[in-house]
Amino acid sequence: MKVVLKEHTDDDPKLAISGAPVVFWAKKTAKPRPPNRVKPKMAASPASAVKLSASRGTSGARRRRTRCRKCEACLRTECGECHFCKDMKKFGGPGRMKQSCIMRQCIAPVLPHTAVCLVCGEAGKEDTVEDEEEKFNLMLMECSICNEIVHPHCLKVKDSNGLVNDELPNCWECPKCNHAGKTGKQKRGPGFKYASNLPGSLLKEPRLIRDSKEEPEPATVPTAAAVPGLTTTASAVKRKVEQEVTSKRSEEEPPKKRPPLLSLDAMSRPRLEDNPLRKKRKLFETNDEPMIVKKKKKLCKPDDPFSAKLLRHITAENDHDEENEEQVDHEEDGLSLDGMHFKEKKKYDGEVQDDNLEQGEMVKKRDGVLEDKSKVLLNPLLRTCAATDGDHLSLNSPRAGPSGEPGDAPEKSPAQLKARHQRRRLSNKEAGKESNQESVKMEDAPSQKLAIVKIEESSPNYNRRPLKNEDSVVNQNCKPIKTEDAATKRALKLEDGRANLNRPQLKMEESLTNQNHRPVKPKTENEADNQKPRWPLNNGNSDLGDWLRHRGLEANGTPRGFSHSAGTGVRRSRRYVTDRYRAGRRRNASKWSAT
DNA sequence: TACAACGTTTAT
DNA sequence: ATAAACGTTGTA
Ligand SMILES: [Zn+2]
Ligand SMILES: [Zn+2]
Ligand SMILES: [Zn+2]
Ligand SMILES: [Zn+2]
Repeated sequence: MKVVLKEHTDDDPKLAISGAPVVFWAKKTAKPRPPNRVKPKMAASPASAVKLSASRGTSGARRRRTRCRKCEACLRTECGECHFCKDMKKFGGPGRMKQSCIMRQCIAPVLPHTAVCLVCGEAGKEDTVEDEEEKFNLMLMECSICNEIVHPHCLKVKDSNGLVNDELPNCWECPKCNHAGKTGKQKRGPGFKYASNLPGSLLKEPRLIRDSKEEPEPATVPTAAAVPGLTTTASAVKRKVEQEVTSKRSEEEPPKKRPPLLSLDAMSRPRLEDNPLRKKRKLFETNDEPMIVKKKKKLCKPDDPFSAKLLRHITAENDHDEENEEQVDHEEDGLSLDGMHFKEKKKYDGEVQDDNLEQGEMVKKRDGVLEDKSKVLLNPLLRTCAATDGDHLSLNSPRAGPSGEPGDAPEKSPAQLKARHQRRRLSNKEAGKESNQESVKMEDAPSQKLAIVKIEESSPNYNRRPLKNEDSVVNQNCKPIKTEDAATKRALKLEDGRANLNRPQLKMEESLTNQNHRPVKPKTENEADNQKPRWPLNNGNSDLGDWLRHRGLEANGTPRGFSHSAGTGVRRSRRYVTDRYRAGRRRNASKWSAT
């Protein structure tokens, strides 16, 4: 009703059949209210400059990710009820927030079609080959730390190991950064802020469905965070958490990772997408009658089990977390970083670019700390997952650039761009189809992921133009540099970076970091155990299905909630499954700075 | 060009 | 810390 009224606020009463308006808007006629935020107009120059530098600062151009269009969330329609939907003009809102529906937060955001390799300037070419390994080497991988997007095989040092992040398609810690020990930046990783399945989600806890009367789960959760039902709890809960955290903190220290958590894998992935997530405040209105109905039917079954399971896991985890923490480092497989797989690159010889890549070695020498890891890394091909803890592995990643960085580059000719597009990624429609197929197939056989591979498109690979570095990163502050320089620069950056760590950056970076970052996730461990390959290699877009699958619960879209918490992430993460996702960038940040 | 929406920036 | 706002990017 509200919407209707709003829509007709400006109707001319004279046009009414009766000749007279029946309803009146409370005295104020609709007025477009002034922007809440006043804009400093003058700022243009300084502000902008700052922004630019900040955002892109170090690494290359950051690219924001976009929705995969294949996951459950992407396939859903807007709920019209969440906070963001309500903001949309189509639902009668002002349209100021410009965020996607909470129920539609993509769980596997992909690199934009326009993304290209920093080294060769070409897009991902995984579609041109069959072999997994090859696919991996030809697909674009975005480093969660330095944000660079490259073809693994375009890296100079071929032998180095990158750490593949299972949580996000085409995301890894490049060899350079991996070896370096992530010193530097740790920014927010890629991924969407509100995607419940991702670590840094800003979503608050999920509202459990308590509709049915029983509501099995809520009660049980001891951990404060989880308990949702009431909004009020928050403070209390929070406190609790913190305490724990602190206590924990003392113990831990170096990084280590956490023990294997639960295995989500098995979870039959309940797909309940319906899970309404809700934020504390109100992503959704308080009432959800409608949803409830739905849920009941479908969810009933799954739900209970699911929830219960989840809870159990959580609990369990808590328990061991504490104890296990220390051990973690070496895990059976060797790595234990959550969500990450080490991938070894084979050696190639090309020596294309510059330098970026070789640092790994140097780094090793340098960081003593890393040793453990490095050893592990050395093992060739371990794809196991690693459990990362927040510390290191957490993903941070590249940020996409939101608003700010313009400076980039000159663009490519439109034609080129276009070409690129065509060749790469499927259109939505196609994607949709694909997804369906995949989903069907995949359902059961996890192992096959590869086989399934999706449709291949003909990929004419063309080369895209060697772009310049759009990145610009380079450009901006610096002066005009050429690619080469850029490369060099980058390399330097890295090195220095490590030393310094943060670059001179601006505050922004850090701040940013906090917000979104996500630590890698947890679950993987079990999975790792169970399976093996996961999707290390081909994560490309196409394999979303697998990817999702392997992610377990979250994948389906069920958004999980997180309490967000903040700060302390890491520790917290150990405790709750959900939490772990969000490890803290913050922590890292502080760490970094300290260093 | 229009529209969706990401990720940072501001305001509270 | 959390939520609102917004510039800019990505897609069609
Ligand atoms: Zn919605
Ligand atoms: Zn998606
Ligand atoms: Zn390349
Ligand atoms: Zn990197």
